[in-house]
Amino acid sequence: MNLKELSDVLGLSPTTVSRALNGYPEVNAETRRRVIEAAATYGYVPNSMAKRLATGRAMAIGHVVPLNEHDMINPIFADFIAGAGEVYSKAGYNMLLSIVPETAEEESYRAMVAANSVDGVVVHGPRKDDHRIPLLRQLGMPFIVHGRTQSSEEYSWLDINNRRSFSRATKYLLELGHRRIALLNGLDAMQFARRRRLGYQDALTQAGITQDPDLIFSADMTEPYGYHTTKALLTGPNPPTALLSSSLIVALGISRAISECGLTMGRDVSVITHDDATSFLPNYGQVPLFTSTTSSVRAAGGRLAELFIDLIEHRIDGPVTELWETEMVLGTSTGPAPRPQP
Amino acid sequence: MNLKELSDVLGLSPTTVSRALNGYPEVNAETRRRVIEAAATYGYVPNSMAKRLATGRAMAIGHVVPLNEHDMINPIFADFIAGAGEVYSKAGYNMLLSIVPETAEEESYRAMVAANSVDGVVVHGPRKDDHRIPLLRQLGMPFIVHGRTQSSEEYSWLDINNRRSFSRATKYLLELGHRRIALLNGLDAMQFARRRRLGYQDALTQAGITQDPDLIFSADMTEPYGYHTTKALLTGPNPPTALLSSSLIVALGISRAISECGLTMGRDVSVITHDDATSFLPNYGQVPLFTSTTSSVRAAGGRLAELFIDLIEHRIDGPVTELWETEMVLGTSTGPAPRPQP
DNA sequence: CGATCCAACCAAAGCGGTTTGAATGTAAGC
DNA sequence: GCTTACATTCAAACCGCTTTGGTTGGATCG
Repeated sequence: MNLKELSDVLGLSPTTVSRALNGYPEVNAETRRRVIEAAATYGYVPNSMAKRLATGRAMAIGHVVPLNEHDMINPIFADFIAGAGEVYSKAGYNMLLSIVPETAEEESYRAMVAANSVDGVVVHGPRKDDHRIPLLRQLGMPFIVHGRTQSSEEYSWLDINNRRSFSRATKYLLELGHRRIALLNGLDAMQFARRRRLGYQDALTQAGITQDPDLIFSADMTEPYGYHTTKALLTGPNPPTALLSSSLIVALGISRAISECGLTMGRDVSVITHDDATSFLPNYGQVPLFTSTTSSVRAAGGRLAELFIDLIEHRIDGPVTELWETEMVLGTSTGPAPRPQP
Repeated sequence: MNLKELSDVLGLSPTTVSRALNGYPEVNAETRRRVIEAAATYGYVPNSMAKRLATGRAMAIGHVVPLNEHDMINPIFADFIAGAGEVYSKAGYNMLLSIVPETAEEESYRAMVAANSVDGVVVHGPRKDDHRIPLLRQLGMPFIVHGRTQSSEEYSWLDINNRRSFSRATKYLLELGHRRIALLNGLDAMQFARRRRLGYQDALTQAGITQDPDLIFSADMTEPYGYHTTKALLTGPNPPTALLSSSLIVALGISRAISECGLTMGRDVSVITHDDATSFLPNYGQVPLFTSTTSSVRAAGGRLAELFIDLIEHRIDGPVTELWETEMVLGTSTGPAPRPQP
C-alpha cells in the first residue's frame, strides 16, 4: 500500500494524506482522524527510500568502526552501540555500521557523504590529531566524537574524565601506602589511554615519586595481556605492589596471574581497574571484586546519540561537549600496601 | 554534482551517462571512457537514496538484535558483526542495526519490511519455535538465521555443530576418567545452549552414566556466573572433577573460582570451554590456557553474509544451510581425573 | 536504390513520497 | 449584498536516479 493507493481509498489527494500523517496544521481534525485510522487498518508505512529522497534526510547515523592494526574489535563497542541503538530506534533513526580496516576509513567517510546515505557520523577511537575531523568538517558532514583528540579544535564530543579518574585511582593507591604502581594501559595512540597515563603520572608526580618507565605498559586490552604482564612483573625483580588497569578484561588476566603466583589480590597485590560497566562483564558480588573507576559505556552511547540527534535536528547548536566523571567503586581488590619484607 | 549536471557537462543525456556508469553494453567505448573519467574528476557519486528508490533495492541488510530479558548484549555479537560487516562493505551493502527490547522485535521487522529499508534480515539467537521465521516468510522478506530453531522448517541458516562439539568434549573428559562433569551452559531457551546440553547428555548416556541434574546450569554467560557457580560446586558436597563451559568468559570465572579454592586447573579440576575465538579474549599461550571447542564467530559472520548476499542477488537459490564442525584445541585446563581421596 | 539492421543516443515516464502555489467554499466584516 | 479572510483541499512540480520505448544516421543487403 502506497500513498497514492491510500489516498484513493480515502477519496483524498496524496497531498492531504501526507500532511495529515505528518502532523501539518492545515488539515481538518476529522479528516486527520480518518486518515490515521485508514493508515493503521491498511498497514500503510511510507516507503523509506522515497521519503528520504523527497526530504533529503537519510534518517540514519553512520558509525565507521575501524578495525585496529591487530584486526581487533573492541567488545566495549557492543555496549556502546547498544546504548546508541536504542536511542536511534526511538527517534526513528537507523544505525548504519561500516566496519573497515583502518586504511579504508577515509574512503568510507567520503562514500557516505557523497552518496548522502547518512545525516551524520559518529567518530570512534579518536587519535592524537585525528585526520577524520578536518575531513568531516571539509565534507560538511555533521559529526560527534566519542572521546577527544589531543588538539584543541572545536567539535562536539562526549568523553569521560580519564585523566582525573586515573589520577584519583592512583592517589588512592598511594594513600594505601603503595609506591610501586604498574599501569597496564591500552594502546597509547588512543587518546583515552594517553589521558589515563597522564592522570597516573600526575598523581605520582604530586606525591614526589620517581616514575619507573618499566612499570608502564601499553597494548591491546586482552586478558592474556593482563596475565602475562603481571606474571612477568610479579616474578621479576622489584615487583610492584599495585596495578592499575584500563579494562576489566585486562584485570581478569591480572587476577589470574596473581593467584597463580600464590598471592592474594587485595592483600598482597592491589588492583584498580577501569570498568565500562558492560553487561557481559559485571563487576559484582556482595562487595564488587574489583575496586574500579566506573562509567557505563552504554549510557555514554545513549547520551551521545541523544546529543547528536538534537544537533542534527537543530534543537541545539554545537559544538556541544560533555565530560563525565567516573565513579570510584571500592571492591575487594585493594588494600594497604604490604610491609616491606624484613 | 548529480547526474543531470554531469550529463550537461559532458553534453550527453542522463540516460547515456547512467548507462555508461552502470556498465550497460549499448554505449560507445570511447564515450564510456569519457564519462567514467569525468565522473572521477568531478567526484560524482550517485545519490544513494535516489538510486534505491529507482531500483527498489535498499542495498542494506538488517540485523535486529534483541536485548535479552536482562538487557544484556552478547559481546560475541561484536565479532560476528565485524565479520559480516567486512563482507557487506566489500559488496556495497550497508548494515542496518536495530537494537530493540525483545518485546519490540516483531514490530521492528514489520517496520523494516513496510518501509522497504532493507533487502533482507539476519535472524539472531533463534528460539525453539521462533515466531520470527513464519513472520518473515509471511512478510516476504528474505532472511537467514545464525543458528537453528528446533523445528524442521526449511530456511537458510549457518550454524556450528554444537551438539557434536559438546558430545565430543564430554567424551574426552570421560576418557580422562572424569565421572562428575558439570555443565555451565547459556540460557536453555537459546538453541545453541540446548544443543550443547543434548551433546553433553548424549555422551553421558552413551557412557552409561546417570546424570545429576544438579550439575547442569543455565544462565547468561558472564564471568560471575562461572565464578559463583563453580565456587558453590567446589565447596559443596560431592564436587565435580570437571566442568564444561559455554563461553570463554564463563570459563574465566570458573578458573578464578578454582584457584581461589586453592586448586589447580588441569590437575585438580578439568575445564573445557567453547571458544568463539573473539579477538578480545584470545585463548593463547605456548599451549592455550583452556582446552576448548573452537570456532571463529567472526568467520561465521563473514560466511553468513556471503551466503546471504548470494541468495539475495539470486546467484544461488535457497534454502542454503551450512553446518560447521568445531575444532578441539587442547590446552592446559584438562588432565586425568584425580584419584578419589583415600 | 529502397528496405533492413544496428550501433549509439535520447526524451520521458516512472519510483513514492514532500512541498509549493492555487483553488474552493464558507463564515465574518462592512 | 459584496468583500475579505480563513480553513481545507488539491494539482503539479520536484527529489535524483533507472528504464522503457523510441529516434537517428550510417552500414549492409537483396
